[in-house]
Amino acid sequence: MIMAQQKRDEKAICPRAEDYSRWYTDLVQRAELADYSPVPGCMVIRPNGYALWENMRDALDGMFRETGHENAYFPMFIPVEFLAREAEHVEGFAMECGVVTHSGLEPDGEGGLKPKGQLDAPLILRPTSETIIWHMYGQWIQSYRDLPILINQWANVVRWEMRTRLFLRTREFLWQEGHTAHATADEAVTEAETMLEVYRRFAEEWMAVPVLTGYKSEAEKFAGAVRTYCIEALTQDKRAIQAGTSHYLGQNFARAFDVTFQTEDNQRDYVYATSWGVSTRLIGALIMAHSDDRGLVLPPKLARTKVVIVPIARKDEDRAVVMPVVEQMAAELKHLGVKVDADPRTSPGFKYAEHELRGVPLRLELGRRDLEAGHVTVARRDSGEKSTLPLGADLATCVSALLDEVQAGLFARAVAFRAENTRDVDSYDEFRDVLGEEGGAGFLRAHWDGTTETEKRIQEETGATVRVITEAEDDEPGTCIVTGAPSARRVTFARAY
RNA sequence: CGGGGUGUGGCUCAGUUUGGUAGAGCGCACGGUUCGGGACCGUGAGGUCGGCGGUUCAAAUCCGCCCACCCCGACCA
Repeated sequence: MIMAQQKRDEKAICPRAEDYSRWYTDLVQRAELADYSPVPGCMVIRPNGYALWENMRDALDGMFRETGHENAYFPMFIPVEFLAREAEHVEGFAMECGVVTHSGLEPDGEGGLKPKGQLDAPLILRPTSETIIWHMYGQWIQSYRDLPILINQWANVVRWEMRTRLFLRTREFLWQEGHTAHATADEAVTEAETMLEVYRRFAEEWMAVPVLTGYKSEAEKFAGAVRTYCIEALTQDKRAIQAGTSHYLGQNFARAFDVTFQTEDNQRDYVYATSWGVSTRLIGALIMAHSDDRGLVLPPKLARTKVVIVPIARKDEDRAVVMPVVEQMAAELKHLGVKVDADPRTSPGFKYAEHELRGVPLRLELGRRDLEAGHVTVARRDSGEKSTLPLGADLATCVSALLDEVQAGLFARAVAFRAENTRDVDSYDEFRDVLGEEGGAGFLRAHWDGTTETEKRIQEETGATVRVITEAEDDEPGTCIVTGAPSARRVTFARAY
């Protein structure tokens, strides 16, 4: 008994209640989403994880096109002096840039290799592409008739982080970055807000992850932005996770790269800019929103395999009657993303556990007993519930409806979780009390005087930061919980990833 | 960079205190019995014990130096 228990534990991933961060790492590796690379701080995205990214990318790419954007590609090497042009931008990224200083290798005399020729001017590996893109926009934009420019690129970027975690923070990651140029501030702000709304829709409708939308405080905004909008999600361990950002950059980069245009009334003005991005961090947010102690839980709309069919038939005589029905079902469900796991070398129990670990939303089990009863057994990944569908039914319609139900159910569950973990806090004592223990404490809505000084103090004393500022019609003024100064509205605080 | 720790088959680790033929579990391969919730039995492959040097008849174990990685303190999609 004890031996059996220990053996099972070795196969299971670490339960969330025991160690949430180990659970996450276990899950990512065991579900074969990603693996550590020989270069510290970098990760290998394995086929299961990359399939998820491809599905996200395809959905987002379609939404970008619908909103008038085109894809392009800019180089990953950027002249060092470009970064220095915009004061805040350089301050924000200088410390974490990877820098290329040499080309070529030569023997080092000890059997290894060493860099050979030093470059005349070092190059940085893009931490983001505003600078090189605005350099190019400067050459492309002459008049208002060249505007707007609405470009997106899918790319990798490098930020030399000291503390890394798979998907959430790695030294190289994949993302998309939109960079737009406009003739007026209003148009640019509208663009930034439109893309924020695209991100909100993607997070909620595809990932089934509810997000708060709004903008960042001065301390939290992007280096070089006038205003940073964001979508902010809540993880199961009650921390905030920034899942996407959209920036109104004003004329900061146009000034830095001297990008002016001739206006309709024959004046000259600097061009207005936006940039917006989401990254492979979305995969981390997705995992932390829905998955459980058995492994990954995927929303059907993003799952590569939406349904797996497990035939239960060991003996030849059972296979002879079960497999034709399984093949028939697979054909009916082909357009939905179905996979048949008829591998004779593993047991049904093993298959159940394996597909649950990988997050397949629905599993159909068909054995002799089902056939005799005239039904097929259906197991839902989100709830673990098993039910049956009559064999005569329109399987595709039933399964499709179930998948929609799972998608909606995941979202509803996450919305309820967020509601349970969001509270209004009206005194600093209560605020500190709620954040008294290690780990996440959910979203705290409190009045704040809007100063960076107070925000810094709160962060130092409690570990929480302003995650998002949301303006609404029914905002009620109050007083800052720390200084007592007037506050126009509550803002949302949390400990963050 | 400051403090703490660990390096032993693919993975998790025991063995080091007290030197004496390198081990376990998982995984892997093969064979058989199994298969409605991670099957079992048997057989087998796989390790310069992080590196270099020293002490010793003998070093995973003791000594010295070096290297690597992990954890904790300031920023970040």
